[in-house]
Amino acid sequence: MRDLAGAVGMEAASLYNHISSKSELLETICMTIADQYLGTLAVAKKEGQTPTEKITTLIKLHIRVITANPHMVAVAHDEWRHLDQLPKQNFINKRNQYEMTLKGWINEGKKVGQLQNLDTEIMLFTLLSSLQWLHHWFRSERSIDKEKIEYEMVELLLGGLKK
Amino acid sequence: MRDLAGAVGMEAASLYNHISSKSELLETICMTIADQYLGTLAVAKKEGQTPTEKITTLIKLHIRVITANPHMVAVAHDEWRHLDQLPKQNFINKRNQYEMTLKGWINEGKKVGQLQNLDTEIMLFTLLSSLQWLHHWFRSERSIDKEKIEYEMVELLLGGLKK
DNA sequence: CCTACCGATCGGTAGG
DNA sequence: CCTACCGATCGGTAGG
Repeated sequence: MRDLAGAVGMEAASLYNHISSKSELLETICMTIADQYLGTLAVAKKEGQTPTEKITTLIKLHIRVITANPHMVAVAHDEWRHLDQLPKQNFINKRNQYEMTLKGWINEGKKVGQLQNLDTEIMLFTLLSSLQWLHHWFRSERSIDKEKIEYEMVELLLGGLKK
Repeated sequence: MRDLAGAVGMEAASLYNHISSKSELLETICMTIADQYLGTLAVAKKEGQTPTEKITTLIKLHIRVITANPHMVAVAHDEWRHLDQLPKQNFINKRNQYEMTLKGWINEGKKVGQLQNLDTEIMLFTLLSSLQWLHHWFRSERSIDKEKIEYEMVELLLGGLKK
């Protein structure tokens, strides 16, 4: 809290005129990000027709959440474990909802023969994990073409490293 | 340190008859893991002929490091930022060496037409990032076929989600 | 928004 | 390996 206060040019004690606790700050950040991710789920479901289309849209929107708020995403990703019991359970529930929905799409894709017939959980976690370097990358203000990243990540995740 | 002491059934003060400091503990863990990863680089270089073969071997060995020491890998991954200045620089240097070598193999693979012609850094970080869910997964003692995971991850990373 | 301050906790030491 | 304890730091409050 002393660091945060210093960064905005006041004493730690003065912060408490603006927020009620340190945990409230963390909660706000984590829930904001969780809700943004859940929002992308609804859009991808609405816009995509086939499983592959839905997953493609979701990847692009997921990347957009990260590039739009790399610092908040980094905090949510690294610190959600320190949430108080109730908000932590809340966060985990939202994450589960996200994962379960995506898992359903992957299973659909396998069934209709669009996706490889591999273990669904391996596919799910590999996909989600592979996006996690982006928030580190974007925190350090790079001049990167965001559309290029979206395009190439989809290419890579759907098509693989191999030509 | 009180928690660690409790876990091994002694008082915090007594720990200091076995180790010299908390930071020393972290340093040992991070350096052990960093060196294991560097070791896989040497093996993959020796055994693989083409870029694709080297990368395939590296992925399998990388997974083996994680499944063999999921707890240490998790600590190294989550806490290396809290290393003291010198060991931290040391750790970063080893990581850079790993990344630079792998980057070279990816560029080779693109040149000989084995790999997709996408941005090398995107390929590098996506590949490495995609392996990072495994240490969370393996910390909770699952009965998973490790060879199946190695096989399917290679399939997925080289070939993509799409059939 | 600041000064002054509190109780809890942390890594670690002294001395046995 | 334990008891007793220290100085630093942390989240936060009282009172203005």
